[in-house]
Amino acid sequence: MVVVISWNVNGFRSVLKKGFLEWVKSFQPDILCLQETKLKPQDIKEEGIQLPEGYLHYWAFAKKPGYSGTAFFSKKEPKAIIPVNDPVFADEGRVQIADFDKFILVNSYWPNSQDERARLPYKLEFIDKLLEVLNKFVKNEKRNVLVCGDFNIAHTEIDLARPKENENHAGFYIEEREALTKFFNAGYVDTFRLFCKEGGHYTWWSYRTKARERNIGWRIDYHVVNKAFVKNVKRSWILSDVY
DNA sequence: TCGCCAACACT
DNA sequence: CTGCGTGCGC
DNA sequence: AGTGTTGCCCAGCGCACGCAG
Repeated sequence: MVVVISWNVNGFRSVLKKGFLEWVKSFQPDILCLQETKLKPQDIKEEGIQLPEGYLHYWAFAKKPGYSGTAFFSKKEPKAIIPVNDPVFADEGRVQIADFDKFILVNSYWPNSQDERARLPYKLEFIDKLLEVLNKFVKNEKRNVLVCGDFNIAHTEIDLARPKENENHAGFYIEEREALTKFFNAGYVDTFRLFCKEGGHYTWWSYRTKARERNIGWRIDYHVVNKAFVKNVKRSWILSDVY
């Protein structure tokens, strides 16, 4: 059994101050995928950043300092790290791909569409290209894939507490929701929904008005596998006591 | 983003 | 070197 | 009169950077 965790940390330095290492030590995931690390390459090199014991670590950085970025920690060494060169993925350190033999891991931080749909075209291009990459693995090479991360999209009305009020807000624009539908229809399965059909389960809450306490949130983080791999998924859940 | 409110449409 | 104000992104 | 929709506006955090001391 392999436990894969996905976590948008909103600043790796920040979570280090909030007990991140202690949490990893007690929870012991096999693979831990992070998004929004907000680190620069020299932060790692210069040994100023503490890392969890017993894990190998892999990083992707945005060109812009203090912005975006992904990382994953793994107890076992992947068979290969697959290079991610397309600027759509690489310029902002949004995608990492690793071959774990039993499956291909894709750690991803999908773009925010922003107000007025400013980055929606970029996001739609990102999704299209990600789908191409996945199809290459799944259809051409007959591999299994696990795509996890912060998709910055609530898919349907039950995936956020205030669907009507947010129809014209980033994360719930109809275009991005439809893009995610297309993604799922292409043969990729939202594993959380295999186990839970009810609304009210969220992965992100606004800082405003103590939204988390009242569970006024959005489900924008996902673990997705190709259809053939579904039979290997034992569980998919949200760690609602992690902050 | 959320919550509140004002303006408005519909019945 | 440290702390603070400002700006940006979410 | 009651219901629902739309528009408006609003918090707080993390990090970079420039500057003061």
